[in-house]
Amino acid sequence: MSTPRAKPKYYLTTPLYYTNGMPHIGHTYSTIVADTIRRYKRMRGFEVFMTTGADEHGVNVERSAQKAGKSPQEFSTEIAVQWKRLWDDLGVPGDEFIRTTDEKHHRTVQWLFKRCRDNGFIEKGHYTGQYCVHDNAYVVDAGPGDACPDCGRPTETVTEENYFFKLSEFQQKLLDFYAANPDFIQPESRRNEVLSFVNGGLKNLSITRTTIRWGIPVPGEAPHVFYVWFDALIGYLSAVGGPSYDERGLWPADLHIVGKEIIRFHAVYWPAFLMAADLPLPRQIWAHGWLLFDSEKMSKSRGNVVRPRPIVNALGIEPLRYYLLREIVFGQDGSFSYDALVTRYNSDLANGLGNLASRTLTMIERYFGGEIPKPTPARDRESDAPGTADFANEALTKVMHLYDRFSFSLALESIWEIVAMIDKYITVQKPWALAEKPEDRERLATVLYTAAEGLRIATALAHPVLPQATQKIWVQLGQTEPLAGIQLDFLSWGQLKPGTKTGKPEGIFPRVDKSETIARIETMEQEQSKAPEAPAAAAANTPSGPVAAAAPAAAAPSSKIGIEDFAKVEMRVGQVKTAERVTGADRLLQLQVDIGDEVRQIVAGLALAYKPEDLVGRKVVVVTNLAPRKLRGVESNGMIVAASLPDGAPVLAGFLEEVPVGAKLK
RNA sequence: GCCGGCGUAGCUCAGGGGUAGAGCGAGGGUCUCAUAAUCCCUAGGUCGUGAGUUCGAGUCUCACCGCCGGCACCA
Repeated sequence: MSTPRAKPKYYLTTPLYYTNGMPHIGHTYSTIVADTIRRYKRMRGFEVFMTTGADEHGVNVERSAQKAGKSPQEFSTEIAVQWKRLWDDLGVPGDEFIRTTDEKHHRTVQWLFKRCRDNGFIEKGHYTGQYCVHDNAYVVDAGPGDACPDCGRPTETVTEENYFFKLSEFQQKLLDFYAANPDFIQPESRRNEVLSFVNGGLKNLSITRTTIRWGIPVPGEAPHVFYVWFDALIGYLSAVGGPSYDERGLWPADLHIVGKEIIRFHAVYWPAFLMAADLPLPRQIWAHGWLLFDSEKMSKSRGNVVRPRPIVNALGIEPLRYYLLREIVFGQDGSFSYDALVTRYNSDLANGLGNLASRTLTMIERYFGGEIPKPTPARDRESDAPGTADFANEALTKVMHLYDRFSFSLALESIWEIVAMIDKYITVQKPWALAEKPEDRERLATVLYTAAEGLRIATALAHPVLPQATQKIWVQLGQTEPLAGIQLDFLSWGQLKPGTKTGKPEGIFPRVDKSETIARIETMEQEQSKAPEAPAAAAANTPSGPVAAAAPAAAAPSSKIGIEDFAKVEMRVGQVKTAERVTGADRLLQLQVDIGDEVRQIVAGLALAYKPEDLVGRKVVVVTNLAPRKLRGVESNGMIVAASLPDGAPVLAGFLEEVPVGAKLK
C-alpha cells in the first residue's frame, strides 16, 4: 500500500543518542556523515529521509534525573531538547527527531513485541545478576560478592522473572542472511567480527526488566518494562510509521550509520527482531570508527572530550564537516586535533577553494565587468587547456562513485584535484598578462571561462560536504537555482552560460591564525566544560563570559540572567603562588593560587600573554565554585577571570586598590 | 587467553615480489589575478626487529617487540 512516488526513496538513520549526557565530537561526526549522505543522495535524485533522535529510557537516565532532583521525563526532555537544538544549529537536523518517549514509539515497541510473541519468539524466563539495592540497579560484569562500583556497597545476587527474546533460534538465519547480503555490514573488518560473534553461538536475550521503572511498559504485564535494545533500535521504525510503516513506504531503512561499539546490536539483534516480527530488514549497517584525541579515546575521565560548539563558534560548522570527512577514512578510527583542523582549514579551504573562487571572480569582475565571458573553445582547448574539460568530467564521475561508497576522503581529494588543476591553469595562462593586450581578449575570455567552469564543477561536487559555503560560491557565480536542487547526474562541463552576471566576490573562508584560533577553541572548551552537564548548562549559548573572544562565525548574543543566576558564581581574590607551563600546550599555565582558606591548582589559558614568572605574587580574580576539570591531563579547580582582546589574547582582571587574598566578589 | 589489525619521510597515510610514494609542514625559487594566496623545485626515510623463501622483499613465510581492536557497557 505504499504510495507511488516519483523518485526512489532513501531512508537513513543516525543512532538515537542516549540522553544521559551531552554531545561530543563523536556524536557530531555520526550526524555530520549522515547529513552529508542525505544531501548527496538528494543530488542524485533520491527522496531522502533521515532520522536521528534520543534514546531516553533506562537506569542511567533515571539516576541522573534523581541526582538533578527531577523526574526522568523532565530531565530527559531537557537533554533531548538540547541535542535537537544542537543539530538544528549545526544545520544537520535530519527529517525526524524521534524520541523513545514519544507515544508513537511506545506503540511501535509494544506492537513489535506482540508480533514477535505471536510468532513464538518470546518466552518467559529468569534473569540472574548482581544487584545493588542502594542504587537500585544491576551491576554488569560483577560476580557474586563483588562491590558496586558506584557506591562501594556489596551487591546481591538477584533473580527476576522477565521476558526473553529467542535470539538463539536466529543464528543460522542470520548467517544465511549475511551470506546472501555481503554488503549488509560495513566495513569488512566489522563484518568479520560480527560473523565470528554469531558463529560462536547466540544466547537468548533478556528484553524486559521489573526493577526499572523508567521504560516502556510491557502491555498487560504490569511491572515489566522493555530493556535497552528492545526499545531504542525500534525507534528507526517508529520514526517512519511504526505499525503502519507501509503507508509511507520508507521502511526498510537503506542505511543505519552507527559507531563501531554498537555494531552488534544493529547487525545481530535488530535484524533478528525484525525477522521474528516478519518485517523487512534494513539494507546496510555502516559502522564508523572513533575519533581519537591525542591518540586516546575520548572520555570524560580523561578530560579530553571535544565538544562541537567551541569549534563551530571559532571556525564555523563547515570547516569541521570538511575536516572530519577529509581527514578520516570513513569506517576507520581517526585522530582528531585542533591543529590538524585549522591546518586543513587554511590550506584546503582558505588557500584552496576559497582563494580559487576569489581570484577567479575578481578577474571576471575586473576584466569583464562581472559577466561570465564567452569562450572560444576549439582552438583554446587545444592550445591552452588540453584536457581541462575532460579532466573535470572524469573527476565528476569518479567523485560520484566515491561518494556512493562513502569514501568521503577520497571524494574530497578528487574534488580538490580539480581545484589544483584550475589553480595551475590560471598560473600558466596568466590572465592578468593577457588582459594587458587587446589582441589577447579572446584568450582571456576563454581562460576565465575555463576557470569559472572548473570552479563551478568543484563547487557543486563539494556541496554535500560544504552546503553553505558552496551555495555562496554558487551565487557568486551567478547561479540562481539553489545548488541543493542540482542533479549531479546532469552536471557536466560547459553548462555555465556566458553572459551570466556574477555576484560580488567575497571571501568564503577567511584565513585564520592557527595558534590564536586553537587558543580560542580551547578557551571556549574550557568555559563550556566548567558548566555542569546539566540542562541548565544551556550549551546553546556561546560563553559570553570574560574570555569569550570575538568569533567570526557565530558569537551568539549573551542572554540576560537574573541576579539569582549571577549569585551562583562564587568569585574571590586569589594570589598566584607558583606558575609553570603545561607541557604540550601553547597557552596553558598551571598555577597554584591562594584563595584565602586554601591553595587551588588552576590551569588557565594565559601563556600567550603572560610569562609564568610574571604571574607569581599577582592578585587575580578566581571563580572558585566551578567543577574541576582536566586540561591536557592536569586538573584545574577554578578559573581565572580575564578580558579577551579581539586577537584572543587574555588580559587579567585586577584591582586598583589593595585587596586581601580570599575576599569575595559580588 | 582466543581471534583480527597495524607498525613506511617531522605529521597523516597510500602502496602488497623487480630501481621507495602522496598531501600537509619545513627550506629555496617564481608570479602578482587572489585570502603574504597560486605555481615550481627540494624531503635522501635501515619501509618495527631478526631469520627464511626468491635471481630479487615494505611487498610472501616464520619468530620476536610495540600499539590497537573484537571476544564484555559506551558516537
